Amino acid sequence: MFCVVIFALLNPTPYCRGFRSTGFLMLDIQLLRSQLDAVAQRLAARNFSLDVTAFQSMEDERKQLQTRTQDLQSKRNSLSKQIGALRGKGEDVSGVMAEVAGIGDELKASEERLAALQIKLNDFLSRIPNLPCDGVPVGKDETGNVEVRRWGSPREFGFEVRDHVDVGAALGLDFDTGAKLSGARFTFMRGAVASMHRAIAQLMLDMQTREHGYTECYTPYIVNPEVLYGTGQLPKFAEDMFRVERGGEGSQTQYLISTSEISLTNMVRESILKADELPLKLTAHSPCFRSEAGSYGRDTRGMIRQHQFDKVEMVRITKPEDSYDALEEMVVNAEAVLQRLELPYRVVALCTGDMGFGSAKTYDLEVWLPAQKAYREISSVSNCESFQARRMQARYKSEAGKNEFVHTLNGSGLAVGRTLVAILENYQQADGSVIVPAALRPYMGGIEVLRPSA
RNA sequence: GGAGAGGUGGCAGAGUGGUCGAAUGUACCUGACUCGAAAUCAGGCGUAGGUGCAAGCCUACCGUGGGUUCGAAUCCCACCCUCUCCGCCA
Repeated sequence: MFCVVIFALLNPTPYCRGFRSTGFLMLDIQLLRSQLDAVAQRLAARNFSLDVTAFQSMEDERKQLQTRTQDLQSKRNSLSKQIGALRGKGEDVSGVMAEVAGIGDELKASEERLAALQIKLNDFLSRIPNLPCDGVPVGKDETGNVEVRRWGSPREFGFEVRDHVDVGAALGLDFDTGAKLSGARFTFMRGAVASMHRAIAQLMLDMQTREHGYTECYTPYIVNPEVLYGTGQLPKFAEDMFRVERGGEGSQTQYLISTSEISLTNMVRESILKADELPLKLTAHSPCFRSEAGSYGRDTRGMIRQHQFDKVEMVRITKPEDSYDALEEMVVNAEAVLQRLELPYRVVALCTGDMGFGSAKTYDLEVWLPAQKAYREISSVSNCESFQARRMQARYKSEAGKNEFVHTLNGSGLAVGRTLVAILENYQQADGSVIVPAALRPYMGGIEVLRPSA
């Protein structure tokens, strides 16, 4: 509804500019060629059925076409050189000219067929999700997720618990104005709630930078399509994005970021890093824009699921051998925020069927929402291994002097809007006021309680 | 928005149709000399793909995309980006 995908259809691989070969895929093409059935089997665990026959036939054709094309190119090159040499000596070239002319048509046709096939092959490959890491629980959907640990225990309320919509209404949380300006799933905040929203983001950013060693970043919120290709939003998930165009005509379509994972991770696209530059630990507070296509009717009440929300994001770029340690650390980095805010939560290992497109292993953090009597996602931390790095062409020069793909990880640390929701619900009092968590008070001029204004 | 300059290997910088994947300098690596280092000398040093057991051979890449040509870093067109000046603007 928001972002109908005509883009990918009209223009199969615009984000592939600069990459001519099949070498820039999501999965290692060599792996696919050599262990096709095994790969298909692992992908099946995440509900993706790989069309093995289609791939095989495209590969066979590619191989044959490429060999033939390069053969003809080689022939043309050597004949052309002969022409130059003969001309230099003032000799007759008409014989060679005739010979090379004979190659022309076939070469051109062959090149065109190969180019078309490469586009088709790339498009096919770019829609294949990452392979799940060994040890990820196998499961069809979220019911297959596995709880890893819990922290804190839900508070006992001596009164009827209200949800954040009701609690927030008197504190400046205004869905009507949001809807008036922009439609459903937009929120307008004023006063105490707006202030707390900012305080939450500040606290998170300060913790990630000062306590956990991340470098603070400020990034563009509008990015080019190839950037989204790099992190895996395109080509498959265009309908989840907001597209923007500049005033005036003829401008390239760009996209609003749906998470600053996109802009942070792509910082290293198309580059070869030095080994001693790694790991990179980046963080940013940014708005996120999501069309939420396909989620009609889900979480319609309140600000759980919004078209625009803020998030403090963590990204790490690591050497391959370090990425799984980094993943565990990032989960701890995210947990630290919930602990500081004294919000009960649990850590869940996502099963194969519930993981995101680019992830090899994901942990979700779920915060307790008393009004829903449920744990709800507030952070998601993923190791994408080399999946995004391949798409971005992000490499580093290893100690052995070889260029290898880096590993990329991302995680929310945390989602600001949902944290606000959790605070309003968990810290509410019978009189409609909300206690300000101690950790936020320095960011709110020392205020201890938010009281309904009218 | 207007006018101009420019985008070539890690960096600097040649190259305006024919052995140019690209001179030269510099950085880096290896070796020689040295007790060691510096200096000097010799050699090496881009990325990706195809093919082959391998040595190797082949193909593509000089901002991006297209065109002209037997042949393009070099000529033509479009676009992107950078810099300088003017205008506008938070």
